[in-house]
Amino acid sequence: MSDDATENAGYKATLNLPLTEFPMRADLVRREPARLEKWESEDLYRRIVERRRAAGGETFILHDGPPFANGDVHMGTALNKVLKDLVIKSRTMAGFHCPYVPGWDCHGLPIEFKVVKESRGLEPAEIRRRSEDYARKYLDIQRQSFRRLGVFGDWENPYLTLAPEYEADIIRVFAAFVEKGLVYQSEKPVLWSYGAETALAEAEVEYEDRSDPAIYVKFPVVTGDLAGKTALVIWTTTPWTLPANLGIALHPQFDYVWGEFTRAEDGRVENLVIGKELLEAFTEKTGFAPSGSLSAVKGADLAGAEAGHPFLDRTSKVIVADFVTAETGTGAVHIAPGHGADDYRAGMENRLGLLSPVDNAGNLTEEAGLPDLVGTHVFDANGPIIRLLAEKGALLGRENYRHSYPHCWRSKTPVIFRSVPQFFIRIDELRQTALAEIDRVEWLPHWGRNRIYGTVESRPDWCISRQRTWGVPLPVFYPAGGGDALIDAGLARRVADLTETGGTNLWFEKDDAWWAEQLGLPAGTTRGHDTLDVWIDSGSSHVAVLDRHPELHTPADLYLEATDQHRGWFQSSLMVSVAYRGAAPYKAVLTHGFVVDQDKKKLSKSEAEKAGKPIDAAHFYNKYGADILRLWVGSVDWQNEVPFGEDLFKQTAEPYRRFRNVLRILLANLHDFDPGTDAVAEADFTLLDRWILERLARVVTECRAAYADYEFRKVFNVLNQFCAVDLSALYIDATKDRMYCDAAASPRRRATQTAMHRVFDALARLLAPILVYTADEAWEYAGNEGSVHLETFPEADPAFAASTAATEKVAQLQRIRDAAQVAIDEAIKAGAFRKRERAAVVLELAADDPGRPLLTDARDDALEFLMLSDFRLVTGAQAEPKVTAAETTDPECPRCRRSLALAGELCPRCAEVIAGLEATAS
RNA sequence: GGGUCUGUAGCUCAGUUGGUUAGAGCACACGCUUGAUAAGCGUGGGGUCACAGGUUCGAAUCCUGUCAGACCCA
Repeated sequence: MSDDATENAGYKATLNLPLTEFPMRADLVRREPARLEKWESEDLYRRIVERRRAAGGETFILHDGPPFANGDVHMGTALNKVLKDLVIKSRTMAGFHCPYVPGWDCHGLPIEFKVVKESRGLEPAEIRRRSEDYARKYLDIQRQSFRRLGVFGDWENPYLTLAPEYEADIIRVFAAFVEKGLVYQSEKPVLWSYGAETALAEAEVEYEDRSDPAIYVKFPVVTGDLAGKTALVIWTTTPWTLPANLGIALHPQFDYVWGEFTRAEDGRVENLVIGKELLEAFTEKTGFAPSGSLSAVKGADLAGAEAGHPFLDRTSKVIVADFVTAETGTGAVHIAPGHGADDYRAGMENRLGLLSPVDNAGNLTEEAGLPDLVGTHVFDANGPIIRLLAEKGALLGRENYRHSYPHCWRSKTPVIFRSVPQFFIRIDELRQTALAEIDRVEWLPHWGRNRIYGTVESRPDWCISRQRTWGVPLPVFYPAGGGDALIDAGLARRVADLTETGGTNLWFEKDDAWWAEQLGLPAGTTRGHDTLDVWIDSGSSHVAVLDRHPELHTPADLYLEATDQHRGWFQSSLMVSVAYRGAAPYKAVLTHGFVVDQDKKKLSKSEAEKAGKPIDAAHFYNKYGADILRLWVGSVDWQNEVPFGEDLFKQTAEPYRRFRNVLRILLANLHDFDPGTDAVAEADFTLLDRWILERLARVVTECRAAYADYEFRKVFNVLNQFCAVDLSALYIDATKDRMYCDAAASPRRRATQTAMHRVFDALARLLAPILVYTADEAWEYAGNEGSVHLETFPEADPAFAASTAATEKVAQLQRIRDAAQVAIDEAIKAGAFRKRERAAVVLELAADDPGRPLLTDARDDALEFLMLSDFRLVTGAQAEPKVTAAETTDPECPRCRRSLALAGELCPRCAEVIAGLEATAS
């Protein structure tokens, strides 16, 4: 080592260099679990809640929508749960008392489906036992993931829809429906999954493309003015529903034409009725072109006639209906009241009767009137039925038709409309109140209001019965010897009371005689075999959870789920609540988009796995850490679809490092600072300190407002900008000299430490809801007692919040600094010297340049900020500063490395510092 | 087909009630820094603000239409 180096190393020991144990490398994957364990052993969640309650904080209830206890936590679930946690934590730090009881939706087809697939032919009680085991296993797995993600809540006492008291409340909700006359039994078409052998709710259906035969079928008119003269033509994509055909619908206002048609290719001649607007399309598809003069007729004029069924010995009534369109087909619509909602309504209005010759498995029954096809699956029956039509001369044309078609979300099989006796809730009785309540709720984003309003406005009666085992029994009974179901609120309540202690397994394990005896029903009474739609389960949570739990209340302050819940939980909860208490169960509803692929394509689990793209939350928190995942959630625009991919995810690691490093350098610069004894008075702050405190006040105000509006992304942007631009690039950089080289207790250094201490404190608190682990870690290293999560958000310091004086001055200095930078860079590029601290510049400023006074009145401060050796001010004519740079002739102070006139070996400041040190040492 | 939403740099996003030359970060290139160092700082290239009209002295911003994508409904 040279003498110089030794000497410099000697001076280095006299500097106040940053010092901290807070590690630069986060090592989150290893450190987070340890901190989590500490929180849990301290029962941190309970302590936070207790503290807020003791402080009299206003209660804010975010009611957890129960995820399905099935499968691992994937990024979509994680997004939802972390968003909820961001709300809870930020509300808590804003002073609210926010108890959070998480829950799970445990019943339902997806679980039963998996259990039944594993082993066939199980007794109902056994299916239920295995389903419960399955649900409990997965809710445990999910619970571990949610905790690992840093989500705080009452994880020891979550609500489960399979808990006996929850089940009892579901049945009581049903009893309330009955009491209000809302429940009825009826046979009408429902969405039926033959794969899962159950009725389905709208929300349990997904649309897939499918190809079906579309056929044109002739129905000869047999009564009325046109009897024997012509035939109606219908178009259908479901030939298998023809055995259930009982009518043909025309639009009353449409014009129809009838007359002779000839097909050129085989010379076949038919006399047909076709909707006028659809004539061309009909000719194109079937080859039949008008070959004589056509007569016109209105749809309404044909009503009341009858047409012969093409292959069964009965007639089909011609009716009119407004839902007939001129878009596809022939303007004449085949009506099978048992196989469609419109068909059913039209059938009821016109007394057509109802046929539904299909069994649970989707096979045709004897009722179809086709002995050869009994037991044939409906989609396999299409071919034979088309052949039959051809044989009978009723088939006029056929094509393959691609369309999007509903499929069962579990078995993935196509859904059919089929009529079976089911139980329903009369929505018309609830609709007006529900719609009025929708407008009393705050919807975020606001367009959510229209989504749910439209759904509620148009939804048909709610089919609440399912032919399944894993669910809450629909508590109705049938008298001995058959007859109508006994739907009775009192009976249902007694079932609920028995369930409260024994669970609904009783329903499946005890026999009819036991139940009849328990309920005082006549011997021979049997119980129903349906279960309730699971949407009743989760839709009752405001009763079973919010009403029951003393810490919670109805209506909840917020429900927060993905946008698909407009037709799911938001709606089922609303309808149940309107029926039960005449009001909405929530004051506000926030919806977020789905997690989608990087190129905004739907992200399905199976496809992602195929492409080798992990979407399990565990993959990410085990590889990058929960705080990175949370920061990603915080940086995302939840209002729309949320694009996700590992690359996008990695991008958030960079801002994370910045936050961590800023916290670290602040800690390191504060290592010898005790706010109790070292903090300076307001008057001692330098311009730069005032500036950063003005900036901080704005940041605090903006972040508090953004948190209150759930705009986490804005919090992220504001804090990231603050750390990158204001702190890292400017404040921390420009104050290095005073921090490292001034005497430790100099007023200037202490002033900056005072400011840095405030910045650190505010930053850690503002980051805490997002970076739960990192903020708490930094908080601990700062020597604070207790977790940062027990604290509240900082308040904007009124002394700086209203002021912009320092901000305006620093903006002037920045403008000059930027101009100097460019000139210095050019000089360095030209080889004049190597580092900017060696630069001596000439600043040519206009006479009235607002930056001038700052340079002249506080020359040393300006030098410090500009990080130059020297500047000379000259007056120029142009508005923009003009700068020329050259190397200074001054020597470099061996201690502080500034270039300036030395007083002996050191610069005057350093000389004084050293003298001071020697004085205290001796 | 109807409804809602989205479209700013290669990527992720800011852009306040319309108002100078549209801003950050990442990535890239080139420098500085060994006293924030598996860090930090600077400079630079890169945008017809999806497209086309319109309102206005002035439009990324307001209006209309087109295109593309997403979701819901049919």
